[in-house]
Amino acid sequence: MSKDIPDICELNFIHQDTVNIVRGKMPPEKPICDVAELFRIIGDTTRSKIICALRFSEMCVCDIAALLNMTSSAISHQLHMMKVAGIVISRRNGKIVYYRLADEHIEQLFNIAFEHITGE
Amino acid sequence: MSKDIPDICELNFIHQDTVNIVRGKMPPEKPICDVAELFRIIGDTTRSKIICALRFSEMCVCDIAALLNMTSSAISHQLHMMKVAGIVISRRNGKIVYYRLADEHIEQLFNIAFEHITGE
DNA sequence: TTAACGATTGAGCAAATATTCAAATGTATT
DNA sequence: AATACATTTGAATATTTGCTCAATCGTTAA
Repeated sequence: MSKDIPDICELNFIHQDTVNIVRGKMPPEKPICDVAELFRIIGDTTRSKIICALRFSEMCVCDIAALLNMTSSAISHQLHMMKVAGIVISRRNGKIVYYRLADEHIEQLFNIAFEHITGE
Repeated sequence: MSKDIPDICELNFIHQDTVNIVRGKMPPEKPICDVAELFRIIGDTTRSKIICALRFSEMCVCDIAALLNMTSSAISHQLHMMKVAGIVISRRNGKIVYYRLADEHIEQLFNIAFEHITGE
């Protein structure tokens, strides 16, 4: 019989008690992953620019494309991703689709982030 | 003589005035990219878990590795990235390096993000 | 000095991602 | 019906990225 292969988590425990306490307080896996996904989506230069623009006015796809000097296709891809993630919502008026921020949480996140990078 | 190749930004203007107004209000490129970079870094499952853990206690590399069932190398890589970004800070005590969150902005970001995904 | 060990670092690989390109929708106008 | 046009969609590509592995660094204790 071979010896049991040790779990990776048993190899190097320095503060077993701290690990156990924190493990007990940690949120479940799912909400942490959802939060990470939210940050991942707004954590892109193009999408951050789109969000910054939508803070001032709802805009249609080609206006955002013109503002950022990019193709409508690229913008549409990013807007779709943000819509699925619940970051933006859209309304159609004829041929034109207008996008705006879904709720005030997104603005709050950017306000805090700007504070962070400017050092308060 | 061939005709001028039109700029991409001149192709499809629907609301020229809106674009101009928003362009005038938009923050400069640099801070937007910095904010996007901050979100990009916390927008990863592993790094979000690390941050969630550090909300409850400062921890050393191998304790975080044990908590998340990952290698110390992987955790150290992520901590380095977060340290450069000003998200965590560290102190050394002998062989052990303890990490903690750099400031309260990071916690605020996560609080708001959790609100967002739970719908208030 | 040597050994032990927590932490760091760099190279390399597999997986994820943003944009481009081409084609297809959906709506309004002629 | 047919055209025009804003938008969407899917596939393909180039780039980015997270982890592993191995080697090294920094500190402590024998």
